[in-house]
Amino acid sequence: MSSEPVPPPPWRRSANKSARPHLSVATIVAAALRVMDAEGLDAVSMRRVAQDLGTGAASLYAHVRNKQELHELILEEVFRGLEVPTPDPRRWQEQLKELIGQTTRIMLARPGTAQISLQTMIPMRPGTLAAMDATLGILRCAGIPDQIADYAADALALYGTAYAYEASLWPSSEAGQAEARRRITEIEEYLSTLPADRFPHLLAMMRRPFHEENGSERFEFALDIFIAGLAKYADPGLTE
Amino acid sequence: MSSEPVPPPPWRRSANKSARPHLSVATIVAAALRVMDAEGLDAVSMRRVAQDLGTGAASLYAHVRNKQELHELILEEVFRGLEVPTPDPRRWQEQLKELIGQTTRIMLARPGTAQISLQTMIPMRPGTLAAMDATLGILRCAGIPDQIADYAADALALYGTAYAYEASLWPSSEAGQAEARRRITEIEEYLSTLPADRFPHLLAMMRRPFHEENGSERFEFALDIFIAGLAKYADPGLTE
DNA sequence: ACCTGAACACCGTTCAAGT
DNA sequence: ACCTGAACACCGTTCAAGT
Repeated sequence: MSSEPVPPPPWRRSANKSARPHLSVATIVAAALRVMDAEGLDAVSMRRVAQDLGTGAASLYAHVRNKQELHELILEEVFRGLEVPTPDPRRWQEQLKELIGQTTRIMLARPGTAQISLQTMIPMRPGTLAAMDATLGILRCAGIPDQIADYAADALALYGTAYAYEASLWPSSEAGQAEARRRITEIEEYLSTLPADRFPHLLAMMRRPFHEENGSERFEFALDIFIAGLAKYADPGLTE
Repeated sequence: MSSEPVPPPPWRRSANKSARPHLSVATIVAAALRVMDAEGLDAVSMRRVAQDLGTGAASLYAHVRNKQELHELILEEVFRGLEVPTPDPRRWQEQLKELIGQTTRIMLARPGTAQISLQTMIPMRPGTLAAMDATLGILRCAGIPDQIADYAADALALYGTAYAYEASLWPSSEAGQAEARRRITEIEEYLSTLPADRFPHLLAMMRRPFHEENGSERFEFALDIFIAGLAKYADPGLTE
């Protein structure tokens, strides 16, 4: 009457193996993306991802340095879909707008990636480097001096990322959106309570329909303004 | 031979009371700011702040709804120091630059506040509302139409905040900075390993001294470009 | 080389109980 | 009304032990 646990028969063992493939960076990133898409970036913890793979958190550390690296690998995976144009100096403004717009759309489509991008001080992987290289390419091709191109590419990437991050904070659930609208009403009531000269301009703005514009109007406007300001550094000989 | 614990004598009790004043929103926020300045925003947890006040985390919930609200109260406290100008239409560009610069400097001086600001989707407290109202004031005073002023104020605040956030990621410890430099060298080596046509523009940029500019040059440049692009919406009759 | 369970030192928030 | 300890359901990361 031994009380030792019965070991599983060998065919069970191999069945398990084929049902859940070996851990690898690829399977881990895939699981992390699944978790992020379903439950948001906050849920992409080492423990939660490991759970999705039927193992413990410690097992992931053989393939990934830490959580920050796992998040960066998600960003890289998402940016693989980026399509970069061949620079045409006469169309630099449209190309720039389209490229920054595309990176922003990619991040908006996967809420969570904008936050990773913002947290990743130094981009170190091909996907994100490709986006930066392409932006620089368009600017330099238009004859914009390197120093200016460098600063402009940095500012454009930062603004696009911050815009996507802010947009991705907007709750996706019906309940969350109702709560957000409630908070906006709350502050409108608060503003109209105050003496009229406390925040006169916010008050004046409130009389226009609040937050009613088309989703990307804000973003496009800011981009247009910045590109207009940038245009004076382009070389008219190249851009006609 | 009783084993009951001896109660503290009454004068000890009152000595304790004066040494650690009653909890209040003000004392909690002050403690939170102390923790943030000393150990960064990540350390500003309910438990850590409560510990600093000699109590348990649960006690804070009588004064503060949750951690997010505590963070917002830190932001509010920090923005109390903001000085807003009286708009002068002929100096709107300088005033705008100075105001956005000031908000950004405030956030840079207290690493952690930029992250809170970015996470606080809807600003709901006097300090942050004052900054937005002042920005709108300068723009409207220059004759910029309300819709444009709204978008521009939004973009300027977002860029300033994102810039401060990115800057605040830069490690403050000597060891952290060395590590960051090591990572930059790593990616430079990686780039020069690749075929020259993979990231040609990043490679070209690398030959210029990397990250060597004055701290706020990038920021000022982006602001100037945006304001230049904005200028065409100002009313020349007002701004001369 | 790869994987594991257990442990360590943390989280935010709730709740019944006390004053 | 305010405060408390304990509990619940989580974290990231390390490490000795297994295969």
